Amino acid sequence: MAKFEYEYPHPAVATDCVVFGFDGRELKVLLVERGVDPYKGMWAFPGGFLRMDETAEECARRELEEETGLALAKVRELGSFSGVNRDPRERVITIAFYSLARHSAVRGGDDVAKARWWAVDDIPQLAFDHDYILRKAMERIRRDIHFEPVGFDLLDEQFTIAELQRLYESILGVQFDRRNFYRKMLQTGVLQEVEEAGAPTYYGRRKEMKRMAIDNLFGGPAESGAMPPAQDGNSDMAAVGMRGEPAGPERGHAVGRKGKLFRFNEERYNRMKEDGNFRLEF
Amino acid sequence: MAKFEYEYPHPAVATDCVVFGFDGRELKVLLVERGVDPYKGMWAFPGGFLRMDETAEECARRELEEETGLALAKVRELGSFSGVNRDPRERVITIAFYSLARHSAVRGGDDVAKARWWAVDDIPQLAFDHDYILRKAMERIRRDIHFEPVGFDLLDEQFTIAELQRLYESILGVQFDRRNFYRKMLQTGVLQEVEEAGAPTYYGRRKEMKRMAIDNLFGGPAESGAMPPAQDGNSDMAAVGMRGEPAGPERGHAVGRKGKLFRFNEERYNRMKEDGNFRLEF
DNA sequence: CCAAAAGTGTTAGGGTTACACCCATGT
DNA sequence: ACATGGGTGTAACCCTAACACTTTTGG
Repeated sequence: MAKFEYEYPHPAVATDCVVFGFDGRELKVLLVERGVDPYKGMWAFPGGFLRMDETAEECARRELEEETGLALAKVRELGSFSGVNRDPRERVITIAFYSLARHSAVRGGDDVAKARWWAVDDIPQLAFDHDYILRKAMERIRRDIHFEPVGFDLLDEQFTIAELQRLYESILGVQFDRRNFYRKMLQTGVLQEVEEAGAPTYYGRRKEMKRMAIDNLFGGPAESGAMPPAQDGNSDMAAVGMRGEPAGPERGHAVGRKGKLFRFNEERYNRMKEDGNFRLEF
Repeated sequence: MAKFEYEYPHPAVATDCVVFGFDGRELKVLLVERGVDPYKGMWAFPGGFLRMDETAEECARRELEEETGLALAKVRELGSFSGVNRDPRERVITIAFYSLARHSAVRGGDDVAKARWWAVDDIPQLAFDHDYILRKAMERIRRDIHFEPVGFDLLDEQFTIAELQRLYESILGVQFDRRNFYRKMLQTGVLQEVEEAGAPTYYGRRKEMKRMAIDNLFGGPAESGAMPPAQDGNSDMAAVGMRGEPAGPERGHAVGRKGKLFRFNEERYNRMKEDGNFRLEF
């Protein structure tokens, strides 16, 4: 061994990815159980060492897919963590990213035994300095959600305003007036009501989506996370699989009036972002 | 050579520091001219390679002081830059920081011939990918100035609202109504009017400060940047040295009524930040 | 005294908040 | 029918934008 030589000492460089998810009730984070030392048996963020032919972001994406099967469109840089003794093996600095996922389709990987979602309020003991990284990631998503359409990446492609409100409330830890939230969200101009001509009621469509999602999750081939990044929006449907009870009533929606379905209008958001400034004051 | 060996390839890790300054008219950035290859003779941000016993932030601070003599209290992480070919020597990833300085007291350093301020609107050709890093830093300061008391670090310890307004206008590239800006800033509650009992008029005090500043800049001993991070606020007075004309009229203030002097109340800001939320909507 | 800049008032309008009220749906 | 949740209306309130006016300072 010892094949790579340098005139001056070099730290190792790794990336870690904090992936948030939402099951309709509370914010979750994706962790993998470490299968090797150090910290074997403890939980950690998916991540790994930087290769010499990839950028940090590419590394984060690659490791995430290798360890969890998730292929995410967007990852955002959270920051670097360079404590001198954060890894017992050697000096390792990590560049952390965070991302938002609609669904989970995880599979085993190289040096992890398994991956699963954990509620952010009930996190197990984490390896390395990952508890600190998680705190930073939480602070970051709480800040970003005010100015960027972060929330929409966590919901199905189609969603009701009430679902969106539950998401905001669980991320920010506050309660909003249902009616004011409704209007305010619509006034942002980035939501588009779903109403295809000749289609069945949106409730009916929702059932349809649900079936597709379950088919995808349990009947799909083994190429799991290798699917291309959302081409037409329908590939996101597997997201439903992450919801509360897989066998429960549609959307956990047993009683009351059904909410209109909306989708995030990305084009309009981009235009608004360029023109003036997009704000989501809450 | 080749004394350090690893089983897997390691990139080199460096830090760079984008230091902004303000001369009362326009936003400036501190650059050093490279004295060695690669990019010898071109301008770059102060920075250098990470040592094995320091964090990235410590490295950024150390390199900044070595190359420019500046010892800054706060540096904020801007992000990492990990393009595969951004350095012709070997694979180098850099962690960039940005900071805000009241004054300059630069001296020559190891591998730089000189350091000086450049107006952000008139930047020379930069080494490496530093033009890209600068764009990111500009975006960042424009965003941060809305929510964090970024601006105050760029002004003298005591300043008028008009000076503060000029700063905001040159960073954001917009114009504010003088009167509304005045009230809005005061309403934030983080400004404290300067009024020491028995002191001469603030105009008189200002002259006094000016003299101290010039003494500091040109008569000071050689320990330059090694001064401890602002103990009592008065050590910041050298900031005046960065203003437009060293021999001009006081604060370039030839006519009109003198503005009240304020200082940033950091304690109150920290309380407000913890309690609720601090906003600077502009 | 005059010009220029600082500080104070005032008003119209937009946005937010806190509700009341009606509509749709499943039991 | 009734309970539950979704969608719309409205009035008080706060904040902001725009601009008139007074005060201070140097020439």
